[in-house]
Amino acid sequence: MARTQPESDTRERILCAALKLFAEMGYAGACTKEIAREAGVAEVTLFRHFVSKDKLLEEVMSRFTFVSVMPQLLAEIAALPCEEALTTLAGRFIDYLVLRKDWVRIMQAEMQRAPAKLFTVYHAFLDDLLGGFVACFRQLQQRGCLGDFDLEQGARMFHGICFNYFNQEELQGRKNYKSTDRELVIREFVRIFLYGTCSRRSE
Amino acid sequence: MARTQPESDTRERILCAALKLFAEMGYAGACTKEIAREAGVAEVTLFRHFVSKDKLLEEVMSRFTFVSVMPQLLAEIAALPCEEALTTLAGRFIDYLVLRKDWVRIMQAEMQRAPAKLFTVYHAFLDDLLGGFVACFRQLQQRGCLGDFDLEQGARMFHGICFNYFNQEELQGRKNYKSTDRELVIREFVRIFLYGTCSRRSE
DNA sequence: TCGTGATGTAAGTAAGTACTTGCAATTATG
DNA sequence: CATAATTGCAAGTACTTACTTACATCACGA
Repeated sequence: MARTQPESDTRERILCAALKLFAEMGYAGACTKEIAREAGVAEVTLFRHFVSKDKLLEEVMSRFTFVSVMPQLLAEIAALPCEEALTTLAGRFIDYLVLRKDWVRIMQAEMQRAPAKLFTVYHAFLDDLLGGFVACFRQLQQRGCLGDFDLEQGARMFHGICFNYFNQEELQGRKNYKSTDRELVIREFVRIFLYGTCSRRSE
Repeated sequence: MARTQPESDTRERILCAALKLFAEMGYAGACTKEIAREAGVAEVTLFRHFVSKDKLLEEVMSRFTFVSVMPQLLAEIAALPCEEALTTLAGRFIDYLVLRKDWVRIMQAEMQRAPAKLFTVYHAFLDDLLGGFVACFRQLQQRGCLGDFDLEQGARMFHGICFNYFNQEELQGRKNYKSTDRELVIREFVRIFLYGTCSRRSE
């Protein structure tokens, strides 16, 4: 049957299904028959919208590419006391990663053998994240509530802890293996980070 | 031709080839013909040694399973000054991960759809790492050169930074995208960590 | 010299996968 | 009402993959 929905609805459903199954089973492990089934369409319909499976992957990664959340986070923490600003930053960043879990997972799995383009997109994504943390720390320094330290290294450290938390809990399923108190983890590392960066140049 | 080498040599070569290609292409993406070619054997030989492709994966993950390096690291840092102990700990831990890069990559990719056994093995591996860091920090506390802080959270923080460094530089290929001064990264995060944990209970 | 163990070559089976073609059905639109 | 757009169904092609069978070859030990 036809015209029960705009063509674009069908494309969106196929893209969402592909995102999900490429993330769960990998590119090679996700067959087009399964993707079509997950999208609720016939396999032949998938090939009416996308020239090939390779093209489908390309379009999935373009369609769901990251949009920088860092400017928004910068605005969110602007009026908060320092420690609360950092805990909020960490929490919202982890939330952002959780929303993009499938994209990140596909990127990590397929980037190696994908065209150089995906590789570059992923590392631009990481650059954006690190740059965003640098901007946040600079703002906090200017308010006088962060010490004088190497912002690049501090950003890398902060990002590393958050991303690894996300990686283990969400991508590696550690939350299904052993429960973790997310608030405690964030609170403690933020405190160590604050103390560690506040007293940096005093010697 | 035959008997040019012991049977066990052939098995080892197949297991090494499988480790490499499962890591590079994923389980579904690495076909048995390619694995055999990489091992320098005929495909039929692969199936003389391993009942099936699934069994091959199981044996790869058993054969190359992690051996805890944490007791050795504990011994290594025992006689070092605190800051040097922590930088050495971080460096040696990253080296250990780099050596097991293929195993970690396969685990991260295949654990989701693999039997629960792989899932448990991987998280036991993470437990071992975290426990090892806790033991190291406790030793340093007992020597009086680390502050009084939540060892579990500190271990998670320390591990997170190192593992994420490894993940990005080695697994995600960031070292091929932008060069990173590993010594600077380690030195700076250890200093922030030291300052952060030394002044924890003083308030 | 012969038997054994281990592997290679060649050819194959069964199933799965990416993708295509032809025709039918339904709905929206002019 | 006719047409166009979109999708489903069915059947298919070409190729790939996991795995098997039969026979040949070679090294080694008794």
